[in-house]
Amino acid sequence: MLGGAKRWWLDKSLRALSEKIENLGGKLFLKRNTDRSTADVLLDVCRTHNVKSVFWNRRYSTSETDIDKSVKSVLSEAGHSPSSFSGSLLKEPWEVKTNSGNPYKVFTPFWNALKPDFAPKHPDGIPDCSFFSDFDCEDLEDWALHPSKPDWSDGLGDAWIPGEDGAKACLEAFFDEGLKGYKEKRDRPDLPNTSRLSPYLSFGEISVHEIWSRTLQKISGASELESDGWAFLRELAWRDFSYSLLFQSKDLSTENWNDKFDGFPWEKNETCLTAWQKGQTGYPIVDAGMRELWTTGWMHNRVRMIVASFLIKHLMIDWRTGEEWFWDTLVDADTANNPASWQWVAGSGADASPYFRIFNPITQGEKFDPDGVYIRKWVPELSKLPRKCLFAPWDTPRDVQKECGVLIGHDYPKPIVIHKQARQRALDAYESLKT
DNA sequence: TGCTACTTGTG
DNA sequence: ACAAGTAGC
Repeated sequence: MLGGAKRWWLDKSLRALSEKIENLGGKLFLKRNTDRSTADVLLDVCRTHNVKSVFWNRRYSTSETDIDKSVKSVLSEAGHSPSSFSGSLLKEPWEVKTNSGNPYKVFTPFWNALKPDFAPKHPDGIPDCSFFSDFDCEDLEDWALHPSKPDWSDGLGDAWIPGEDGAKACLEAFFDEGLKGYKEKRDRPDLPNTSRLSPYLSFGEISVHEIWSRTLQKISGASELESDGWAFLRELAWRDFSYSLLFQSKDLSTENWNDKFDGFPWEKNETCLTAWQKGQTGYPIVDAGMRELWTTGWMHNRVRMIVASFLIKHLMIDWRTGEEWFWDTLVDADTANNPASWQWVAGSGADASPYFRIFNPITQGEKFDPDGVYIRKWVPELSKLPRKCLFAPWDTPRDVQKECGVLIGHDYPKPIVIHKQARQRALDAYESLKT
């Protein structure tokens, strides 16, 4: 089930696709499976419309591969020639293997194995075939994908142009203003050096193969871009790595990859969870990120690591709770990347960050938003504070708070936990796992 | 793709 | 003091 932000995106995406198909003389066929199995619904469609062959792109979670297997057997038996293809990854998960034939469990060797002989596929363009439009189907309006009362999607609409054209424009914008310096600056949420392609990738509106080959084109003959370009492609490969983990896992979004974490003493604290979700923790870099997410459906990667670390370690709330919130609010929520990355931060994942690596939300802000531009943008009540007060505003002298028109504890919350204490509590809990 | 406490060396 | 290095979480 898609989250709210992705439902909004899907609505715009289908409208864009529909328009493209109409320009070719066709019509987009829309059908949902509300109370029957995917295989049954597809079989009905095939019979009604006299369909000869069915093609689709593979998916990789257990629940999805179960559906796809059943579709394949049902359609095949009924003579509708089903076939599935690789349409979203650089390589299929079973194609990248260690010398002993097992899937990689560590990213760097995975990358070293994938990179050398990878040749991106090139699109063939629009197929030469006829389109049909003389059929009835469901109406997109009836799907009610766009949020109503209240409509919270204004910020999403300002931030994004869903669809293939938006994806291409996004890639070109990244080449123009983000690729140069990517390696150094991709950790800076105040700078335009990340690609922001993730929602387009998650909806299949641009192909990783196209991104790969366009990036290679960009850096060929431009040696000053070479290390930036390869750093970017390496990040793309994290997506394949996450899918490789998803493919091996029974359910990556509910089960700890490392079952040693099954006994972890997670806290239940609705007050703290709500403060985190609303961007009211009292730690500016955390709140800036959570508000960017709520407003735009997206958050800078470095800040995702900071807010995830804060939820898991400072608040000791189960990573699955954070995964669910991201699933509902991110326009790029991805079946593989989202749970794999949450488990990476929690320390329960493959090749994960050790649990005891606890981000200090004060120094992370100072390091990656050094001028406070990102904090001032998303936490405007703090915008008049001097730079040195932006990362730990509770230490601002009372008279400075008054001058700047912000009273900590009134206009902006005091921190909901004390960093030093919360850090120690998390380390103690981690220690309890070992015994 | 950490942080902290503690050390040693310098002034 | 304070930088620089490092062990252990």
